[in-house]
Amino acid sequence: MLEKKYNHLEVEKGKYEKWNNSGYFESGDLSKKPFCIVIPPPNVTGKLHLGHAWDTTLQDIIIRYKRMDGYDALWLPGMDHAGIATQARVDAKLREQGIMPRDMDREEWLKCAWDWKEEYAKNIREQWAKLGLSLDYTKERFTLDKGLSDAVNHVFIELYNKGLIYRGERIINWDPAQMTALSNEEVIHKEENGAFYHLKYYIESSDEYLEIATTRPETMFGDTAVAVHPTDERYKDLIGKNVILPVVNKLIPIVGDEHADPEFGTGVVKITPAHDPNDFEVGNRHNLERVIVINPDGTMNENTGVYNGLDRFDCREKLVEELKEKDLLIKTEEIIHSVGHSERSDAIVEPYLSKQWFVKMRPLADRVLENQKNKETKVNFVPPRFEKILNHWMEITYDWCISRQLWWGHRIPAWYKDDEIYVGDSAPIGEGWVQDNDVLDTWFSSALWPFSTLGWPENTEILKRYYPNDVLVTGYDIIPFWVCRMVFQGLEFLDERPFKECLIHGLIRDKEGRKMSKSLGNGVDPMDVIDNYGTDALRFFLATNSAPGQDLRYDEEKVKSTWNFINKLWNASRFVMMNLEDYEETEINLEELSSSDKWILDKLNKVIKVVRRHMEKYEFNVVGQKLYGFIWNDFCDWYIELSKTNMNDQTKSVLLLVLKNILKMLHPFMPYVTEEIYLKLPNTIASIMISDYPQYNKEYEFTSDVNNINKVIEIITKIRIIKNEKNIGSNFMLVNKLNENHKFLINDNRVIFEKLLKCSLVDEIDNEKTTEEITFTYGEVIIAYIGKEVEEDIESLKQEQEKLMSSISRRQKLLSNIGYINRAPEKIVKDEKNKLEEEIILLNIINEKIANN
RNA sequence: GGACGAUUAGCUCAGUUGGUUAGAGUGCUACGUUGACAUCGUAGAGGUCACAGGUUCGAGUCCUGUAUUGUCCACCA
Repeated sequence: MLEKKYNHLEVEKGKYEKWNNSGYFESGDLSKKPFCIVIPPPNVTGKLHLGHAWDTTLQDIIIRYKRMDGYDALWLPGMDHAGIATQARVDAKLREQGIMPRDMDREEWLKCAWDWKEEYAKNIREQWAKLGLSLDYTKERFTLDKGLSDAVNHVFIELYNKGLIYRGERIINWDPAQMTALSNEEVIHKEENGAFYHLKYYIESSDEYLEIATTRPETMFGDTAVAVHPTDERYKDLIGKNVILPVVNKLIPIVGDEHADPEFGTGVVKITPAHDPNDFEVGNRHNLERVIVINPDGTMNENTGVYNGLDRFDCREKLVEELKEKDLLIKTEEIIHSVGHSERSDAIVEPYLSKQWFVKMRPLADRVLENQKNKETKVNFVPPRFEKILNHWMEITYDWCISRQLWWGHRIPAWYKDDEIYVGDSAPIGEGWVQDNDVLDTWFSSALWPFSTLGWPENTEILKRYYPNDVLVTGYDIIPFWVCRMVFQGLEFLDERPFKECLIHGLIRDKEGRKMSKSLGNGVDPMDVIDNYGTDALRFFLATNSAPGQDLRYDEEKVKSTWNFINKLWNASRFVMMNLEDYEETEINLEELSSSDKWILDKLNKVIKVVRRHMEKYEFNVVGQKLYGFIWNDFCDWYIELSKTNMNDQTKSVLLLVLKNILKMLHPFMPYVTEEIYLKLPNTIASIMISDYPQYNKEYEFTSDVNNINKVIEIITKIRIIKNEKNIGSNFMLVNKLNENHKFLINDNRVIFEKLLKCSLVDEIDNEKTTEEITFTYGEVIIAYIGKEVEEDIESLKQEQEKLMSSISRRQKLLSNIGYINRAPEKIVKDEKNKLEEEIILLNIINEKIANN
């Protein structure tokens, strides 16, 4: 027997270990159809947050559903080394211990990083366990493990040989705090206050000057030209002349270039090829020198004269002072502009000329765009609109900077000797070859995740079996970083999409709708929620409180109400179990079932059908709503109450059957409590998680019984309304005045009426008691109050009459509309006609009553 | 500047391929300790579905525009 109250702490104890030790999480049953999801590998930098809890809950729901439904379901776990993020955390920890990380030997540092990884990996596994995730740990992978590193090398070498990876000097985004290159996706633009400094660039041997505005005056030391638009009437005669670079007093040419927009500012722009991507292009077109003026750590270098060694922002301040003094500053204009920050260190990113490795994206992206045109082979997004994001990124794509000046990651498989470059698994034969010091962008390895985890580049059995994956689940914020890249690498190396479907969810927000972030301090730790309300409540909340692709507000009140729902389920189960003491399960015999037994079986059957349909479409919010309604309203409020009036072995069997089916359908959402209850029921197998998912059963269609019980419910409800309105408690009697062919509704269900309404059924009433009639299309029921005078309520009759009349006229109007009759579906019209007829009957009865009064 | 969302009950959100009387949770009101559950039960109040047009026999749902709001991208010398 169950405790009186649901206790999530007790219920969740020990179950995960049992499942895992029993091998229920393991895949590989070749007799079944394969189904595969790979987990988006969390970073080994810290704790899982609510977003992870949401993401993984969705996956666990899918995988548990598929497993129960007869698939060989593989959910492959793993983690990401998270290059910059982890290195920053490890460095910070070392600094706290007074160790300067960059003074360490690389190998020594890596040892510390691996220790860190082990510690955090352990934490993450514990959190996965608390979340109840049915991951196949026998196949767990890490992005830096041997197999995945081989895959990374293989891809790098092959893309290099195809000419799709190259090394070159380009303007990249430089993070001066972490001192590494970044890809464009790792730069976050923020609106900030800044200034436009309008400077005088005097024209050579002239008193005239060009007015040039800049937000970054300190880059002036790297100016090697100024540009005007070639057709700009104001300036075109100046092209070919020189200007004097302020402060430096160096001559630089005026060039004509389309990059200069005559409409913007003064139409003259300074050109700093080493510190601006557009200027870099201009420099290429005009063969300009590239002068670097900033050091990797963000200080000014030897090309900046007295400013050498000064931080770039201090330099800006002091330089502006100097310009002012020399009357070279025309004005300072306050503006708000967007400034790039490093996603990880939040340092202001410096566009920087540097030699890096790049992936040539155009051919790879074109292949994605081409493939998305083919319905049979494309990645199908759920909801479909997210495909546009993939397409958009593949259209605007630029070459991907993949080298990072870090230690934590896959070291680039390139070797240098003088001017020679060799790319391969190991150093070429001969003396003097030095391996590239840099590592690859973290996303370079995660891009291979759907197949590298399955053993690729070896053609393993599991690769053949589980690739492409069936569905990938992730948030929309990570489509550009990850989804795009998995798709093009999958197509490039396996000639096939990495996954058939891509289920996209939104972001978790706090109660006020703000993003959860460390800086706001509004993050909620899922482990705290679990301690307070249980994993099952958290999971059900996460899975059912938003539509696919929409954001989700975390609301503790809703988790609490989910807890209440579980408690309701718990108590309903308790009721069922109480009645199953000394009971031997008997087979359900359709002949012996009561109408209410048939009613609930029919309802259950319909719920199974609709739940399956929405599970297939990942519409878990709908599934949740349907199950909630069925359990609370149909099962608890009605069927359990009805069953109390007729508790025979058949009814007990039905209670048990319905409960088991409910538990099974809830299990993917609430693994723990469903297991707890299930195992206490008679005739069960070792675990609900390996039981069969409910199926629609044609035998359980009982249309006429459903109609009859629906009418019983209608009568009872209407009487309850009167009871409440008149506040008559249970002090009344009931007389069955239904039409002859409907009298059985009450006569056959005497006990139901007496118990649910707490009244007594009588054949006739004596005159002294006040009576009230309640009218249905199929007759009426008389309530007889005991010892209480109730005035005949003509008013409410009139109200009812009015309502009916307006409804009838609306329907009549509708049904006289030829267009409606001709074009609306037959069933809709028929239903409308039936309702009209019923209302007319009812109206006639009421009219008569009013007339008689 | 471009793209994509959102706008439905006091609050948080659902609403399947258009079907005519729009749902849930929570909050609020009244009544109720009945042997599963007061973390409950029975009932109630509460919405011209942001606005304006259009398509249609019929629009919360489809189209166009507007407003408010959010996210992403681009620009930002």
